[in-house]
Amino acid sequence: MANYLTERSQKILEAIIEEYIATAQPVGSKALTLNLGIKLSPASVRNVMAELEELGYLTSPHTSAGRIPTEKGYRFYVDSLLRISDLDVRQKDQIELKYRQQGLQMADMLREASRTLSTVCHYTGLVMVPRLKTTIFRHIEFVKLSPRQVLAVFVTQSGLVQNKLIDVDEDLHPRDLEKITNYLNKSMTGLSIQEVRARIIAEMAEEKALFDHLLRRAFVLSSAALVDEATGDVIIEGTSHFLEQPEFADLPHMKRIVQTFEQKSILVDLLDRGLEAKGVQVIIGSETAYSELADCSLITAAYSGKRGTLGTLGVIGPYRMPYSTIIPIVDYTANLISRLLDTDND
Amino acid sequence: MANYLTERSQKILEAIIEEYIATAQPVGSKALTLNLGIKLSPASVRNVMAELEELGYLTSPHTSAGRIPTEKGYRFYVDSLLRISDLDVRQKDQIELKYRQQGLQMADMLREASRTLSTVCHYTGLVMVPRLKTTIFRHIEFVKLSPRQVLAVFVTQSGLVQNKLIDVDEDLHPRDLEKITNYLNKSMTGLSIQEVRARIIAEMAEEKALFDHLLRRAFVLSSAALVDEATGDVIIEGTSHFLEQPEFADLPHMKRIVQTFEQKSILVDLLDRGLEAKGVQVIIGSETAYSELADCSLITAAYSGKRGTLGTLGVIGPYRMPYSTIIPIVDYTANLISRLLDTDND
DNA sequence: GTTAGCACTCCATCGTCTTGAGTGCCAAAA
DNA sequence: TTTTGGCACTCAAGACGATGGAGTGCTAAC
Repeated sequence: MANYLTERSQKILEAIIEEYIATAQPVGSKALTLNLGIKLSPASVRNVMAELEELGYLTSPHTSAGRIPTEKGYRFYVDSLLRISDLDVRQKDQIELKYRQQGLQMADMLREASRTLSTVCHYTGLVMVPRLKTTIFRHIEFVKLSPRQVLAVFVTQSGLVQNKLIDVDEDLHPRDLEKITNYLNKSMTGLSIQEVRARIIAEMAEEKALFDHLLRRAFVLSSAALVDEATGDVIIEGTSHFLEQPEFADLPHMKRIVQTFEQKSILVDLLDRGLEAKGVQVIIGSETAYSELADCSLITAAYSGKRGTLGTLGVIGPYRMPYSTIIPIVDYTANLISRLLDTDND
Repeated sequence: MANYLTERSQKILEAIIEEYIATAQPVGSKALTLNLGIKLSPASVRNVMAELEELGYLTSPHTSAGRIPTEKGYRFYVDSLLRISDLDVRQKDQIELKYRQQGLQMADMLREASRTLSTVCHYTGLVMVPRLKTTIFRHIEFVKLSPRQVLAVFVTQSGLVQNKLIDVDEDLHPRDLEKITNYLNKSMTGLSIQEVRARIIAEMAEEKALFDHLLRRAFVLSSAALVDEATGDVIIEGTSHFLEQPEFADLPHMKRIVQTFEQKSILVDLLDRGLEAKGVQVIIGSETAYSELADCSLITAAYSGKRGTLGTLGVIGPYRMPYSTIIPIVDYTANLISRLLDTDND
């Protein structure tokens, strides 16, 4: 037996996968020859199916059922068989419409992206919020909340607002805080956070000699404010779509998945993987390396601002998923968000 | 037949409800006399049960099953029978522990509250974020994002950060923005938002005469920044607990509920109802007035800061719920949050 | 290499039967 | 008058078995 697939085998594999994606039912040889474009007898198809099963692309739940794709089958399908169609204009409009409203700031936009992905794809939408370190410094502000607590409010170039509570060990005068604020805003605006951090460290070293107490505190404060939280944040929308999937009908299973979402950390990890990749990434089942998501697939794409990649967004669903329609949607959304972040706020 | 309940009837009703809450199974007359503290024969109990059914406190799924409480039954139970025990020390500790960490700002604290409610109660936790209008002005900042866009960042007394994108029709110079910022911070700090708004309107009227262009813009900007979004925000944690409830085993039903959560608006409405109320509120089933939540109960309590009620928090679950343990937890959490908001940040 | 035919497998479905928990009612007991 | 034991009745749930049908693998013919 050949260990590569003839064109005919590929055609049949493709037909099976697409039929299974559409119906969630095991596909039999007869159905293939009748409704789908296979011009062979059921017997011949059966031979090919047996071969595909041997090679690990298909499996059958029991002897008298049809075949269903394995993970390997999906992977081959996504890598080799899938023809990604362009998004039709209507869908583009549907997506773009959501961002038309005025006065959408970045956080709202990302949430909207997640929601739109979810409703358009009928799966769960995911958007990773940009990490602090990938953003550009625009403005910082220190607000004194109590004698020992200062709230740092930090605005990035793209209008994302992050804030952080800082415990201080001396009672700073509001006037001093103002001075610090002014100094930082004057000298740091437009730099990336990494540059800002580097600069702070450099100037602090220098500062040792000069010993300007106030300036010193400015640096301490701002470096505290700009510490990157290790854990990124994910915006999840449309968890309820999972409840539509027949493969997750049993509650304990379902529950494990929803809990995984609530924890977020696993999703952060998975989305992080798409950060360096170009274009759309597909992670199928066990490729996630998390048993909780063994029968889920993620489709992700990175979005970027003026200065490179900011984060990733995508969709998660069962691994029986209409990849050919979802992939372009995710791709288009990522590009759209990138475009919006680029033209806005300059 | 009496239309009030004898003490014996009440005892039996109570026993049935508590048994049903514990097991989710219809309760029969035999079980009551055997395991629970009813010292009567099954036959007598049956008489009472028939009576309770006639009065609308109980119902039976079919003739040969036991009885289950109706909504009216639960309502009577909550109003008249329930003895709310104090929270035991261990649980208090378990809750309080979560807030021990340093540097928790308000938003984090509210999220933590929702999460803790969820894990301690094994239901879904809800926390309503304070409305802008109930908070006290501490600091405002305008950051120019583009020639026509200004980001207003607004910090409340308790350290909650809200931000809003404002479209402006003239290109403001950063120096002007700074002046505006300074002016507002000097004159408005410590006032409630309502006072701030009143003051702005008053000064704007006066301003017409004086016509200081800059000041005028300050007022326009800040009133735009302080417009209260009509829709409050709710922090929902632990949706997955819903999947544990046997009464929501069928997926379409479950899905409707989860979708209701995702929409949030209904939850906002329900939580709003608890704003003026003192102490813990229980909303059972159809009392929610939303058919989607016809078999859910909410237990809510208001939390407050230095100057009155800020918002509400609570728990939502099936209406078969151990009210006697949940109510004190919600109560305690609301008080705890109030205390933390009060002593912090002064 | 392809196809028709055929025996075989096994799940899903349906009706039947049984079981048992629980009820309502009545008459006897307290 | 209230309580209780007894008894016939009801009905869901589970077990069992038969049936049907979709699908397979294999073999022999085309």
